[in-house]
Amino acid sequence: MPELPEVETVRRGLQRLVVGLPVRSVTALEPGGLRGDPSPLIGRRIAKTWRRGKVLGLDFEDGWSLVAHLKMTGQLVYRAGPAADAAGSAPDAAGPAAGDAGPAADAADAADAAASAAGDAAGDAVGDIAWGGGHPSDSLIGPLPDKSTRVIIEFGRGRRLYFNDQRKFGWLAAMPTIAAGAIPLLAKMGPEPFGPEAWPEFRRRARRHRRAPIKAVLLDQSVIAGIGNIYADEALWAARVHPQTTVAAISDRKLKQILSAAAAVMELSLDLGGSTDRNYVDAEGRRGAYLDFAKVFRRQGQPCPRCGRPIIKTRVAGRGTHLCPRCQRRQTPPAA
DNA sequence: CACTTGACCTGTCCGC
DNA sequence: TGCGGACAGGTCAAGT
Repeated sequence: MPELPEVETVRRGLQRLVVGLPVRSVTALEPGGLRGDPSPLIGRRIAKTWRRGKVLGLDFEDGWSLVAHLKMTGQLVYRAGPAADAAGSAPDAAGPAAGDAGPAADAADAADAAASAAGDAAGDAVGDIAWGGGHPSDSLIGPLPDKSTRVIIEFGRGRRLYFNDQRKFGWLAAMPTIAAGAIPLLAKMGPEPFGPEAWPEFRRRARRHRRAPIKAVLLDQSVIAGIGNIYADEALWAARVHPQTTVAAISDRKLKQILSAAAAVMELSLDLGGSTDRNYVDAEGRRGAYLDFAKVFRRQGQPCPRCGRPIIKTRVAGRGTHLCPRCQRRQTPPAA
């Protein structure tokens, strides 16, 4: 479930790996995964990457862009290996031929992935690179394309970027760069949660929803950018606020605390690599540091790290919600 | 307009 | 062991 830290981690990886590369082809394996006409991207180089909330963008030369939303199960995986399209390539290991998209011999196994994730993306020599970010699943490390693969972007000499999305909620969209800002989600997007300048705008936007539960407001991208279910629960636990509390019942002081907590937990997650990437590959080849930072998310039944009372799972704003029933009361306790 | 609910989709897990 | 169903959750559309 890529949220802001995961998407930022993906962006940083792409910044390192694909900026400067000219696109040779863009192939949608099934309709729906790719919006817009990708043909203007062909032959153009990726000039820069950006992120706004959970939305990711690749800006190409001459004012073209590829915008991406990974939603819950999307991932972007970059592979550079013995090029199937490089004439007379060395004898390859003929891995399991998964898929129909030609001779895909760039399947790296988990060990290779971990070893080369450190990255040796040097100049002309295309070494083996296997990097992936987004939803943690075996598709990050297994042979590609696989059944979750929806779009393949080729850069030539065996370098490919795969857009995988098990549940098909995510999307890529090719468009003029100036059109990206007009995407409704981006046009309405609230402030990024980091830095002191986020607070006044967050307050203004949050206060418009007087009767809504604070959790629903945190999840609203037009109020504050980048927060999803995980970080909403974590921030409210850190600030000791019950997710069901209406905005009107929350003081400015507390509201500011919630924003700070959200920013802090997302920064922590970012430091841990966005809870995906090579962390996923590391520990026993699965689930590495994923969610290790979480104090309440998916920890129902476990003791609250602050008071020891078991974390409970309930439903707020139509979402699975985790909280400590002692630390997070519906009403502010009568002064401490 | 504020607020809530269902739909989208597929893999996984639970109970029978 | 198989099977139905609930659940996962970001965003949008449609509901009250």
